[in-house]
Amino acid sequence: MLLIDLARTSSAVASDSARLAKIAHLAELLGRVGPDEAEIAVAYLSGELPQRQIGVGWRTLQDLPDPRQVATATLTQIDSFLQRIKAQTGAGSQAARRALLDELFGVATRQEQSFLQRLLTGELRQGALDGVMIEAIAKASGAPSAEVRRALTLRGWLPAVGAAALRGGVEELRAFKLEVGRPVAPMLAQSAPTVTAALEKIGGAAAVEWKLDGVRVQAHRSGDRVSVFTRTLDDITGQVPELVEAVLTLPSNDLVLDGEVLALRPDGRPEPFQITSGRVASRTDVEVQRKAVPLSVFFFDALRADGADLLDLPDEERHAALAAAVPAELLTPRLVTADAEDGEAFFAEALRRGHEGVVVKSPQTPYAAGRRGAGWIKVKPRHTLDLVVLAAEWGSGRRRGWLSNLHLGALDPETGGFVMLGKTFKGLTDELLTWQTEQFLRLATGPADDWVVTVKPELVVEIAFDGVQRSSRYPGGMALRFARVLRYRPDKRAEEADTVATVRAIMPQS
DNA sequence: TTCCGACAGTGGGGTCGCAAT
DNA sequence: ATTGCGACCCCACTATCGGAA
Repeated sequence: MLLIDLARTSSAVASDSARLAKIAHLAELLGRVGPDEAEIAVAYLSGELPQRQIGVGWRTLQDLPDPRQVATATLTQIDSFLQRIKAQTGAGSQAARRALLDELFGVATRQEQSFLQRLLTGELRQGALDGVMIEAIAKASGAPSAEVRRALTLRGWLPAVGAAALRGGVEELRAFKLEVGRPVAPMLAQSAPTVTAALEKIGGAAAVEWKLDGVRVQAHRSGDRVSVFTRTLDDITGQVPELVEAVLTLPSNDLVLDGEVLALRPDGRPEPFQITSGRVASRTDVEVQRKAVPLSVFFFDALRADGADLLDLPDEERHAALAAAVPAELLTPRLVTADAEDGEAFFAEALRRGHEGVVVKSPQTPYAAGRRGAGWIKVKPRHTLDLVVLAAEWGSGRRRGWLSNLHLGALDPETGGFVMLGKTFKGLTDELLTWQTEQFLRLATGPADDWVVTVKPELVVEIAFDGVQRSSRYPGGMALRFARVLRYRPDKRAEEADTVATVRAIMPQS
């Protein structure tokens, strides 16, 4: 199959806003692709590469060679290029990669170049990723979408599932099993403002568990072999020896466990996320690192224990199996209750001990891998500050033409100036985007066509955020974590905004 | 007819490893 | 030694579609 066929389908998908129309376009193409190229087609049209990543980003794709006039490139040919690019590592590799990239884009027409560029930068933006592709695979293969979804749960990689469905239909999909050593897409949580609200949503008794601020891990054990995977299914076994050792001490030798790894201080309180994150990401001198920043692991779910797959069992049964397989000191603290007051007290205790919040879980829900199901609901506390808009950046995609991303500052009473604490684009409705764009252009102190439009620091905006973290990027040495807009404060003047000292008081000391 | 679940898009800060400078 | 880039850790929120109620 030719790349231009995919590029055209992608354009058609992008131009129809109806999901059923997108699905029809994708299914039509999947019906035409041969078995050798099915995996590539599914990958490209859901915005992924068979190679996962190849070390090429937006910066590398700034300057492209002239496009070709006639489209001749096949999927197999493109795939071969990407394999060779990924294989280029070591000194001098950048020049070699550049040459291969030029060659690759040199065989592409203008439309194909655009498609490849967006594919390689992970910004396909056609309004269809895994969710829509699952339906398209179902439609093209004749298999029920629930079967496609289930196979994806167990295999964790949609291109492989799509190729199997197109090849062998529902029978081949049913052949996918949970395999120890191969990761499963982890279940995700929705959120609620309070434990009481979360309990109401679930209705009746629920499990309330501490939410630890670390890195999500899925640990597999088969015999004496342990593998550890992250949320995006990357293998980090070598980076977390403490976790490997902990799993090897367990009596069962056939396990798949879901949990969180984090660095604790000697007093048992958690280190800031940055410390845990840095430790987990380190691949060099791990034995030295573990002495300085030891990791602890806490499990909260079991997908397999003692030779039995548990994915389809309700939460309470999976947890019973977990508790039987893992000693109490490796379990995430958990309280089963229907009482909102008890739940809120448990939440408060988690916070008192320095943790992030809680996750409220329905006892009846099976493990909905890869989905943000209503079975898990996270609850975290929320800080707010009134900050001043210092500048705004022009948006992209559906936000093109709007000033979107706000630069936020706190008041420095000593100088009367403002100290930038970060940016946010979250929480804005289309109406608010329209309004603020007008305001910023009115207040602009520099050219309005610059990427960043600086404005007179007059508008006060109420910002919600999860916490304050250390920053080497911003002048105050602090940055907001997960900042989002709640509302503008036309009733407040910039001189009445919150101060740097207020922000500093929120940051954990040490 | 209205409601609501699921999805995609739009970006945020921080850290590490690697190649180039 | 420093810098820039890519990848990935954590992520919140709104708009939209289409099936459920």
